[in-house]
Amino acid sequence: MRVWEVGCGTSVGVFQLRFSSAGWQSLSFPGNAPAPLRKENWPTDRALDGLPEAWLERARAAVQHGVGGQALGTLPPLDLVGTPFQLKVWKALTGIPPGETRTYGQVAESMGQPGAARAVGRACGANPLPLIVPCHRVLAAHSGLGGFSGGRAWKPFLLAREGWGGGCGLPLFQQGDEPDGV
DNA sequence: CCCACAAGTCGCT
DNA sequence: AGCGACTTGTGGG
Repeated sequence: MRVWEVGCGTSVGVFQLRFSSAGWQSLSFPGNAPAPLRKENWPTDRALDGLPEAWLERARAAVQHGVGGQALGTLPPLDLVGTPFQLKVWKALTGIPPGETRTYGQVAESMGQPGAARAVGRACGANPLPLIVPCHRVLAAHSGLGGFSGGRAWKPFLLAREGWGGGCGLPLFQQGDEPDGV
């Protein structure tokens, strides 16, 4: 099974995308602090022969739209690898609309497994497609927002861009603010 | 199989 | 806000 690694430049830095011949496998964030966009952030298509062009186009558009808080649009096929429980959690997360949030406990309960909140959090941490599988919309019930695989600062940043009201009384990022890594 | 985690949650102080 | 007990899935011995 072939694998392609591709960069994706956005207004807040370069994301790394990984595809297998079965679909989109993973997305990694630029780092804890978004970097300014540069022209050379866009990779050349030199080593991408064999990768369906539509997948790359759609995936890059989804990342750029997601960073801006816009709808992701049509996604390429996903090739998620994980335990049955993880796949179940990730699927449940895709049902959370933009701008809305759930707690880890609510997600667990919606899967018919109340009490598995901590296990849900662990599955979120293993999420290979943050932003696409919206783990940033899952918060901790009693102790504010939990963590985020690409850096905690991204979580309120992404939620703010989705127009999140911030129901928990947490500090909110304004348009133009960018997380600078905690 | 047992044990120690982890992006949780509840109850108490 | 902090602390401890209990929770569940996962990975390592």
